[in-house]
Amino acid sequence: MSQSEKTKGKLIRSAKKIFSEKGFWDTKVSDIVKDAGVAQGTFYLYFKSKDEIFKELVLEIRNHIIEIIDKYKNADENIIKTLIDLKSEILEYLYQNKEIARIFLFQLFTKEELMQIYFETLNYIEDFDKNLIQKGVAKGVIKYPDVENIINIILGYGRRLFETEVLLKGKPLDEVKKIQKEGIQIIFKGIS
Amino acid sequence: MSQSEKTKGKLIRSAKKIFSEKGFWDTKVSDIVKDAGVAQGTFYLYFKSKDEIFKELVLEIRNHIIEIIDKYKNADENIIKTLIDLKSEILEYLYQNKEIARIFLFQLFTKEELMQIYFETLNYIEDFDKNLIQKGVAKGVIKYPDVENIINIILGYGRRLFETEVLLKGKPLDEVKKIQKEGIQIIFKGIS
DNA sequence: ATAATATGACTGATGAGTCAGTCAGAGAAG
DNA sequence: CTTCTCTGACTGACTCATCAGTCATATTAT
Repeated sequence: MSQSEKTKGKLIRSAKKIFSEKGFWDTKVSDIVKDAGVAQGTFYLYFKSKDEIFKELVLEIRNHIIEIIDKYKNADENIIKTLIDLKSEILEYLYQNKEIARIFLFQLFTKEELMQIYFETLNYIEDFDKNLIQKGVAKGVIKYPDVENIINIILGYGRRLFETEVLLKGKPLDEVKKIQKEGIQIIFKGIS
Repeated sequence: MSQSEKTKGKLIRSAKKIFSEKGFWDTKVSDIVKDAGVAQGTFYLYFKSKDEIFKELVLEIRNHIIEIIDKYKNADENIIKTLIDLKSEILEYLYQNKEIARIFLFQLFTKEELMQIYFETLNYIEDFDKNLIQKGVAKGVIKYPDVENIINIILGYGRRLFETEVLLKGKPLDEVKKIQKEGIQIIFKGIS
C-alpha cells in the first residue's frame, strides 16, 4: 500500500470514529487530524472539505446496502426465507461497521443533501421488500393487503432492533440475528 | 397576555419552526430573531442561550408524552385496546405538534444531554408497554415470550409510521390512526 | 535532484453572546 | 393638564473565540 493510501486510510478511520461519536457539527477537522496523527494541511491533500469526507462515508454505506440488495434481486426461494436472509445480511454489514451505521442512522438529518441519500437508500430497500410482499399477496400466502403498512412494520422493526440490541445493548451478532429471525416470523404470522 | 409573554411566545414559535427545518447547528439565533421580528438582544432577555431554548422545546415533548402515558397507568381494559388507545393518543399529540416531533425524532443525536432525554422518554414508553405485554404473557393471551422483542416490533413500527405516513406522505390523522390500529392488530395476531 | 508528501502557522468568516443606549407609556409632582 | 421621572421592554452594533481552509516551507522517498 502506498504512503498516500495509508494516510488517506488513517484519515477515514479517524473520521468514522469521531463523526460517529460526536456527529458532523461537533467534529472539528482538527479532531480528525489529531486522531489520525497528521497535520491539518494533510487533510486537504486528500479531501476537498469536511463536507466531502462525510459524504464519502455516507455513500460507502449506501453503496454497500444497495449491493447487498442487488444480490437478492433474482432470488426466488420462498418469500419469508429471502426476507430473513436479506435482513440478516444487512444486519451483519451494519454490525461490522457500527461507526458508519451510527452516522447513517443518526447524523444525516441536518443536511438536505445527505437526507436525500438516506431516503434514496431506504427507498431501495422498500422497493425490494414491496416487490417481495406483493408476490406473497398475489400467491395468497399473505392475507393482509396493505403492503405499505407491512413494510412499515418490517423496516421499523429492523431499524429499532439494530438501535437497541446492537448499539445500545451490544448483543453479539448471532444472538441479534436469531432475534431478528423470530421477529420476522412473528410479523409473517400476523399477516398470514 | 402581557407584552413579554407575547414576545417569548413569538420566539418559541419561530424556534420550533426553524429548528425543525434546519436542525440545531444550522439554525442561527439571528434566524430565529429575524423570523420572530425582534432584535438579537431580545432573545437573551428570555433565554440564557441557544442551547437553553432548544432544550426547552425537547422537554416540552418529553413531559407531554409522559403525561399521556401516566393517564393510562391504571387502565385495566383489555391489553390490545389499551395499547391501541395509548399509541393513538401519542400519535395524535405528535401529529398536532409536527415541528417539535421532528426535532425530537431527528435532532437530538449530537448532544449527549439531549440524547439522554430522548432515551429517558423512550424508556418510559418501553416500561409501560413491557408491563402490559407481560400481563398478556402471564394471562396466556400472548404466546411469544420474548417481551423485549415484541416491544422492538411495536415501538419500531410506531416511529416508522409517524415518519413515513405523517411526516413524509402527510396523510390525515384519522387515516394514520386507522393504519396504526391495523398494524397493532397484526402484531398481536403474530404473537398470539 | 526531483517528485511526492507532509507540515503548522496563518487568515478570514462566522456567529453566539454582550451592553450601552433608546423609547413608549405609567405614574407622581407641581 | 403638563412636566418630570421611572421602568420594563427592546435594540443592534460590537466583541471575541472558534474553525474551515490555505500556503509557503520542510521532509522523505525514489
